[in-house]
Amino acid sequence: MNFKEYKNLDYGQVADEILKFWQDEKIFEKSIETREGNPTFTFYEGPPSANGTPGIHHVMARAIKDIFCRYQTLKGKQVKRKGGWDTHGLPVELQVEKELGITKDDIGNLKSPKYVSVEEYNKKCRETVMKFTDQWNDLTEKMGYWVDLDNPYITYENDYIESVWHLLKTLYEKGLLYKGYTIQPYSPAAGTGLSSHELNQPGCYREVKDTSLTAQFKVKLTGKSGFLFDAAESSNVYILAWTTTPWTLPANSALTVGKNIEYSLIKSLNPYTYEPVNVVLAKDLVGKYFNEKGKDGDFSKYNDGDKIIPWKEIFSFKGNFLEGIEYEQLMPYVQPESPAFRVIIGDFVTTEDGTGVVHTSPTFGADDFRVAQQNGIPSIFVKDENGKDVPIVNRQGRFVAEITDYANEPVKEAYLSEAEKEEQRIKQGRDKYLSVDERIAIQLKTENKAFNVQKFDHPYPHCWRTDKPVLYYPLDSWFIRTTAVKDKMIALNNTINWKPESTGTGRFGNWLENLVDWNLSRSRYWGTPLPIWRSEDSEEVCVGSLKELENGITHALKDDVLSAEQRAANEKFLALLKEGKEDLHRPFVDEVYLISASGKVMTRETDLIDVWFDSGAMPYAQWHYPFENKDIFDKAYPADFISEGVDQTRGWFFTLHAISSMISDSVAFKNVVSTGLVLDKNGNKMSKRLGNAVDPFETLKKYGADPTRWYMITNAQPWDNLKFDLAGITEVRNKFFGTLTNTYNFFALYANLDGYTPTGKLDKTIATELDQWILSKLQTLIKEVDESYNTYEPTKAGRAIQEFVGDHLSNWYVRLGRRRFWKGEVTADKQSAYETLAYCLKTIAQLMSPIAPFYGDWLYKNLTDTSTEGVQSVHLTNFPKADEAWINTDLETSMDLAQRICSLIHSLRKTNRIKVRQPLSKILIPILSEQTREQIRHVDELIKTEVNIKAVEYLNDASGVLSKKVKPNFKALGPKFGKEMKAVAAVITAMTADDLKALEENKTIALENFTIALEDVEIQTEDLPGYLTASDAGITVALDINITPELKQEGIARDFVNRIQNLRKDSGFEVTDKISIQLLDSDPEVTAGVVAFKDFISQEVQALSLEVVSELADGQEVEFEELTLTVKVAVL
RNA sequence: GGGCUUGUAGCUCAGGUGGUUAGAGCGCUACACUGAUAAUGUAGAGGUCCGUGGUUCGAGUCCACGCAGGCCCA
Repeated sequence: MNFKEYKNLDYGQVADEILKFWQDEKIFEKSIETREGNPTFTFYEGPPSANGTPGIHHVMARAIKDIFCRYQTLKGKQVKRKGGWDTHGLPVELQVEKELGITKDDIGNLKSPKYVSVEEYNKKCRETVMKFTDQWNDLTEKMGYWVDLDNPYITYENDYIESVWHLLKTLYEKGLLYKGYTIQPYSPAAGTGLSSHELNQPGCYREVKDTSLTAQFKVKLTGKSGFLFDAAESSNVYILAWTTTPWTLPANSALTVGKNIEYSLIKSLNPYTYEPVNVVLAKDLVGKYFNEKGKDGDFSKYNDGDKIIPWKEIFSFKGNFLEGIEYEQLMPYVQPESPAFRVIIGDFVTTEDGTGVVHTSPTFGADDFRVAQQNGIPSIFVKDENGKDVPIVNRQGRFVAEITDYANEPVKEAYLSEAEKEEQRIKQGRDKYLSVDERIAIQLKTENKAFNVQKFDHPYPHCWRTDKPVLYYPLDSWFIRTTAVKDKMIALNNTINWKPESTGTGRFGNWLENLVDWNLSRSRYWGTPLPIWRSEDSEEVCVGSLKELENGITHALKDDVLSAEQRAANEKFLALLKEGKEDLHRPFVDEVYLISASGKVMTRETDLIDVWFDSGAMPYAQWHYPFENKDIFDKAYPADFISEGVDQTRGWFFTLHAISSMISDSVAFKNVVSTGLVLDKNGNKMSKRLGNAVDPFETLKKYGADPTRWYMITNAQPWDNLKFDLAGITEVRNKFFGTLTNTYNFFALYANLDGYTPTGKLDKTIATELDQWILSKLQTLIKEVDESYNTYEPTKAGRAIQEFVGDHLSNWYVRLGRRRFWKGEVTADKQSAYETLAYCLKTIAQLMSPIAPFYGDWLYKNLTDTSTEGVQSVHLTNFPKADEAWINTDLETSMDLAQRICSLIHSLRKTNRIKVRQPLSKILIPILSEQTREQIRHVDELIKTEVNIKAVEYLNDASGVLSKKVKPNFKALGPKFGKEMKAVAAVITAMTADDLKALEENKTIALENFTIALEDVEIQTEDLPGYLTASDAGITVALDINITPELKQEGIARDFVNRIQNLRKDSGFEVTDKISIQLLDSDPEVTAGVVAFKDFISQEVQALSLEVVSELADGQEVEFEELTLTVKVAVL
């Protein structure tokens, strides 16, 4: 076959051509079809949201996914990859709000001047979310990412939602879905919860002056707290905790400390009651509560009311010693249902303010709630009229009746009007209205329960609608009881292979250890509706399929409890349902009314579910499981492999894992690669705003997908952040792809000249040492690359291929073997060279194809006559299998020695300014072992050619000229001598030649009480007297630089060849052209050299005649050392 | 504030289980080479292996405490 030759290859164009070939020939489809019946390898695509344009980091993320899917395909697996789109959620909604110029308040709110119906709004969301799919699809193709874009799963489609509902119902039936509460910002004045988004509006946080209070919590004497009482030598010990919301103190049920914070026990007096107390607070904050002048003061001299209160630090200790200590309830209005009032450990405690101890009331703080849940601390609740648990402050922001002293009073002064305040003042019988906080402070002062009270300025969030302060307050929410399956999730996680491991054990593992229940509720419009219908007295039903919904509606229509409107709405929905035209989103599902067992109307809980549940449900929902495709699902679950950014650890990775653990008692994925970020070249985050974002389309077009992908994969490990620098792609393109293309071109050039088509079969009987060596290296490479891909280490694979191509194949095998290709007829030797090089190139094409899919295929196709071999594309081949029979480690060692020896000789020539074209007579190599001598002997022909030396001679001990040096081998000496190392090293360094000889003969020697064995030392040769020598890591080379007249002449001849070759090239002759040469006789030495080596020269430059003439009219002038020669070269 | 992670030459990165002289590529300087040439070879300059303390005969590597960057969470 004819091999195409290329000049100035454009890798962008290569990608375009191959992409067209893939599309025309349906190669992706074939890569799956041809694996039919084979074991499957399952990959799950984490769905991107198409409401934004793709960035360069998506190229990175998707290259990772692509690599392992392609690799597994090569390994014979059937790898189906279904694409997907994440379509619901807040980012979409916010974008639509922005486009429509509205806020959440305007949606479905008829009173608003900017009213937009939920129906219109959701319609807009549906359009917006798929706005950039074309761009995404385009990028996917151009970067060479193989994923099925024709049948993606889309989370807003009914089939998908139905599967999600099925999963929710399954959880519901397992008792894992429940209605609870979560602590959220709540505005009693407006009667509504606020999102964090709303709280971040400018002006929401305002400076206010609140009453802050440091309370004394009285420690109970138990085994755990005994050490405090012992140290204090007292029967009273208090823990100090600070709060800016004293009204929450009746709801206190725990104290939280930091496990690594240092706490002090201080003996002093209460500043209000002057009673002796022993208090615990963070050591760093002691100075804020105790005057330095009172330190170690005399308690006996203290009189009540003196300003300087004496105090004394008894001792200090870490916070974890406080864990589990019990204390007395501070304000015992309401009792908890289970044991409370314990010290617990929390990660949010600081020593910036307060005492380093956080007063914890689970009903009024998000941190408090979480840490209490994790530690099994109950909340302080009272029962409402329906027997339901409610907090001690009602929805109007007022205390419930059980808080007798403050019943029905608002916890914030701001909730009262001036008139109401006046009324209260009169009731209180004071000059001035005192807030609840102030009166609690007074009460605690008198009860010896307050250690410090003062006004405190701090920013506090306010409701943007009412301007009144918000409370952190428990609000209804639906939860998944992930805490119930925590142990299972941890156990399953331990079976997952995480890359890198630390993400699994650390980031993800810690997250699981501190798991709280999954809050599923979202009060929005565009998302999967929660399929739960409820009646006023809490009867409820969870709908798990469209069929159930249909039955429910049908059943409800038979009842006469429904109003006429409800009936009409139901009928409308039912009709659409039967036609398959229903929309399961709001507002339509909200218009469905069901009937409870006791005959009450049930309406849908208005919540939507967390979008993360959507994406975590994809293993099931992408196949509309269990309503369809059960067989496909069974084969494609769980995933063998997934990959996303490390930021998905608590996102998609978690939701996949949680849902799978609960539904199927299984992991959702067996291997996961969490990738790092793509930063700009200075290590800054890329952002469109800063203008440092790299356009993926431009990059792919300019540099090609393959160099871009190769650069990204080989420059840094996938899980490390990548500093993306376009200069790096250029380097990869020039160095790796350029070298590889040149190597291919070199092969193509000569194979075409000889009309040689490789058979693809290797023949050991004709393979030279050089062939055997590169083939041995290649087998090792196959093993290494296979292993790397198999263990999700693409960077290792790419770097290994790169090293092979650059250092071994191109720079050694081809460079040393060049002559074999361009010399003479096709002999066995030449044949072996062709077969070897073609085999290497084709194997490289396969090995690299997962990372560089276009180029790999391009190279493969260039080398393969697909009309005869039957396999169209590298992606349809089988991954090469290393042939152990070709691995020859001895030979690899030999070649390594050869490379090092050549390097040393080059270095010697360099320092003595003897060019490589000047032949030299010999080198001497001192040899310490017979094995090394044999290893070098194997390759000494190569060495001679490479460095232009006539002979390699070996020196051994017997020669008598060899002097040796001995060095301690610390690694061997260490375990033997330990502390005496320094003395032993000194003894070894001081060994005489006789000592060394004795050691070599007896394998051991006793010197100054030390017995030194042969393996305890490293023996090296010293420089040879009388020669130029160089050495490196145990190898010494001596070069004979004596240039005889014959050598000089040969040098001239070689120089002459070089000049003629240049002339041929400059004159544009073809490689095959035969020429005639005339040289003007101008320098006797040159003439003599040329004449002496006439045959050699003629052969080298393909000259049919070479004559020295005394006159040359139209010759060219050529620089030759210090001379100028005149020659004439003509094509015959 | 917490969890995880990174820190080695001007830049990008390698450096199993501790072993005394820390490497590669790019870039820079110089000299070669030139029928693979967007290459290649040789030599040179360039390092407080983030800091401090510890363990050890010996620490880039192990431990502790910090510093700086990153991600996630609060």
